[in-house]
Amino acid sequence: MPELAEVEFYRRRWHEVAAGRRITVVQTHDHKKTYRSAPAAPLRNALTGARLLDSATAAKQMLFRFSGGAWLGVHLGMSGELTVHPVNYIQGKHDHLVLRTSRHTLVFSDPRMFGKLEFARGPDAPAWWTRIAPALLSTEFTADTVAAFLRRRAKAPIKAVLLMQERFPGIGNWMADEILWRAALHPRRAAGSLTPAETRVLRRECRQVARQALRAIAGQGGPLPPDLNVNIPNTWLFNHRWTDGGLCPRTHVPLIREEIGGRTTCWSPGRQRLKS
DNA sequence: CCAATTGTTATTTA
DNA sequence: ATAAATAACAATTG
Repeated sequence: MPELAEVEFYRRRWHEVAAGRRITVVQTHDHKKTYRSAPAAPLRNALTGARLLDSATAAKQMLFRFSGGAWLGVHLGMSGELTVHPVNYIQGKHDHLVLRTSRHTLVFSDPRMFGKLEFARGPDAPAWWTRIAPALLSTEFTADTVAAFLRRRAKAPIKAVLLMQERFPGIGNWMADEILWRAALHPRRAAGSLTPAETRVLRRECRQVARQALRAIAGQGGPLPPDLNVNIPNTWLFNHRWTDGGLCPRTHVPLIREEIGGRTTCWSPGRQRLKS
């Protein structure tokens, strides 16, 4: 489920109730898959009694900083979620990490276990965090770097290229489709076939979708929305892409769904043509 | 039983 | 050697 804006929504959900608070109890389900890069025991020891000081998101990753130089990384994978419950919450089957404060229970759940937890100690943020590619909304996400990347991936369909985190951090399946739809680019277009003008439009829509999604989904600049997706306008492709018989909100032509680059892809034949 | 799922990575193919 | 395609991971739902 989670892409850049959903990840920010979940981070805020934990942060708003727990920032500045002490973790009194830590519970884990020590599943190898979830804890594949960080054993659960040291994580439990370090977080018990620690205070949540700060948190941040980058791409699809979250980093929570605790007192005592403890860093907790979360990647939600396909089905991960961060939730907040009352103090009497009982750990469920798919709850891999449960953090209790005097007022709330924070839960990381992930039935499919494509997600993972990271843990590090030290004065500085861990290396995996600082290695994440520059954000879509940063000044380093330039037209030139995008154009150079498309040249290197010239033969791959543009849809597959947008999913590459090394250049498009935080973009997932729905964001990629939304961006291509707005840019009026067919998802099967070879990345190397885009004209300079099309490349500039693509970059602009990457930033626009990131900005608008953060505002609509994570409530950036305002209160946290009660749920994901409640504020997404029907003018976006998003609200039509999974409904059978869905229509393009701009051309009112039936949308198409096909597998491209290994993922189900939705586009509007009214707007997005293969040959331009 | 079959197919589907908003992600990533290892392996195979070209 | 590099890039692109494919399989695999696990659980649940329709």
